[in-house]
Amino acid sequence: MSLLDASGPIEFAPGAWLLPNHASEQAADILAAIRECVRQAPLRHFMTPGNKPMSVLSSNCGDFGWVSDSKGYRYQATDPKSDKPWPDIPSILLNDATQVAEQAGYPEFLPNACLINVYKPGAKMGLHQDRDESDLNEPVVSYSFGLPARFIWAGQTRTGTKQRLPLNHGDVLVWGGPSRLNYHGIDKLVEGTHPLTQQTRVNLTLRKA
DNA sequence: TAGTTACA
DNA sequence: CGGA
Repeated sequence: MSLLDASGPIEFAPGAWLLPNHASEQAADILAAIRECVRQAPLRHFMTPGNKPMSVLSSNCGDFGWVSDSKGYRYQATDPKSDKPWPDIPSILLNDATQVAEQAGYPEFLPNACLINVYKPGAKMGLHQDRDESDLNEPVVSYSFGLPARFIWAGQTRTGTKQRLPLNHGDVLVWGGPSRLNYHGIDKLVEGTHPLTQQTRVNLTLRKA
């Protein structure tokens, strides 16, 4: 982190933290490792249970991957496209996520699932809960790389007051505890170009499945 | 409802 | 809301 990016962690809701620019130094290495994951398990548009395509492109690494199709949301150990195991979570990412979780008050976080979501301009993510994990005491750690986005943070229902947080390259979010089931999403991605990712936002979300 | 659209 |  350079002296110009000195803002520290921000607790924007109970147990929910934004770590601005936390991962910018490791970004190139993490993205290189994720590029290799995506070579082995290609990006695809998941279908929602209502059989509508998501606008983001997705893949996974880890012992389990989050998938969605007409049968619903779930974690599974193999890529439905290939029936092969997902690639390993890159160790640089796994180690950092554990450290980040500890900083936010969630010690001994050992994620076994990393969802890779790639946003092109126009892609978005509607308000949803992360609730397909078996142990909701474990937090969610989410990395943003490349193009900026606006994160929408709601309460335990979709309605009501929402916060909007800017997410820039290298920012990391952690939420758990009382905030673990809060609805959240991403506004439609605005056009732009980033030196490391071109016209792309890369989001990596680590969880214990 | 991790989806889209209509309309005030 | 409504298609699957």
